[in-house]
Amino acid sequence: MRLTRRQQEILDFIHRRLKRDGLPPTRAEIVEHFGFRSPNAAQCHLQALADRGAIRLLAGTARGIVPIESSSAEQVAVQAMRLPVIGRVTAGTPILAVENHEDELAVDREAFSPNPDYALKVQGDSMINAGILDGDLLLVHRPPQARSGQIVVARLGDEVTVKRLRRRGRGIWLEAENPRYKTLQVNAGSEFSIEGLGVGVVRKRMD
Amino acid sequence: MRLTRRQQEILDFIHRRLKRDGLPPTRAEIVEHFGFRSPNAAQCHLQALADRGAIRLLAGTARGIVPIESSSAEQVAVQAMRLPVIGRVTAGTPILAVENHEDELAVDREAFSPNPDYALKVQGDSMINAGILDGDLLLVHRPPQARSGQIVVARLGDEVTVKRLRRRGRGIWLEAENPRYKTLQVNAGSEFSIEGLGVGVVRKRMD
DNA sequence: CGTGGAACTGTATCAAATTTCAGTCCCGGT
DNA sequence: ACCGGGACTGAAATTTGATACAGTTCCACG
Repeated sequence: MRLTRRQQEILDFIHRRLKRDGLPPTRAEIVEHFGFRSPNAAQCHLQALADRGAIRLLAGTARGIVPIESSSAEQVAVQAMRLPVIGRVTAGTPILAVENHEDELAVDREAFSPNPDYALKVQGDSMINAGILDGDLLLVHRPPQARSGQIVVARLGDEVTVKRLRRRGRGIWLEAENPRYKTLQVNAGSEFSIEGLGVGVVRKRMD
Repeated sequence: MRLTRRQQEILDFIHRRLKRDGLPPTRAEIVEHFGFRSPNAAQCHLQALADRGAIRLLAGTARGIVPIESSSAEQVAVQAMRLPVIGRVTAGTPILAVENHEDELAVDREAFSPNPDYALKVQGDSMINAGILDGDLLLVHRPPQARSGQIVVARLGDEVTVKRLRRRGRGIWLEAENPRYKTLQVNAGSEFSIEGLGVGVVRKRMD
């Protein structure tokens, strides 16, 4: 079960406090930070986070909030790594082939979850309603465990595109986030693969 | 000043609990573990450890025991490019005031032009057509030389907002990039200032 | 011998923190 | 139109936890 936006904010806050103070926050501290007026607001969110498996709550324990490590996610020093930026993908080459590297981008991989492995320069406005514009860098996580509804980098024959993945039953669809583009269904037998999962966006210029 | 044998045992116990539970122990838990019969036994040891600089005690705070990293070569790695992340801006405070710092973000400042000075967590969807969504981090350059048509962080009284700046002749307008919001004109005499220029966007999660 | 520090016991008190109950409000889906 | 979930308000009960004060025991040291 996914977290709501608000729940994610609460979880982020818990992580920040843990990093800053070395202690999980109390309900009252959550209340203060978010401007709630009742400790129960915090309590409900924590309960929801616990129900969804994002944290463990120790009953009757002051500050008994223990975030659950989602995957490997060991926290070392924050490494700002240089990710390869992939622009045009030459037909017939693996996406990470050297000839596709166009640039490099220094980002904090740990700031994203799951951690990105490369950045893909998005061409076209087919994902405009997801807030992904032409020229944006989509940060991509490679091991492609993608669920329905997530934004993925997909390969169809020689074409590499960014789309929203939809699974229903046995079928797979690739949805654009722009009414001017049509959803395309992936038929079995077509040369199709999911190359990665979108985990973040970096836009280097505004206009 | 060196620690006594007993004090070292207490310190070790604190470390083990932190690793095992993710939380520092309470006085009562120390008492239980060592078989004391009075919470004051634990309290005295903690006070001694604090006096010797081995831990920091947060007064009046449940589990407020924070071991002090003696030296540990961890933090050496990065630096250089951590921008403060500003979330909710408390009314009446300068935007970069410490109480507004919510997090930090490691980015390559040089990748943006002009270089960003901080990141502002965008609230609301008023800039959705500019590809800036709720929760996005807007990278902001402080010296606010903004031309018409650029995206700026503006302050109107106590409110801090992200809008597109329009100058025409002597007039100044702040345009939302969302038809559901209306453009607002800045009248001379209103408490208005441009706090910075948007130079980039970082989105840390997709949904 | 006596003094002082370390290591406790025992008792209290009060603030910090958890937890529960009873609601309201809004929104999206059936 | 109704329902349920998410996101809260408000009040209150109860437990947890920190901390202060007054002692005791033991041992090392001058």
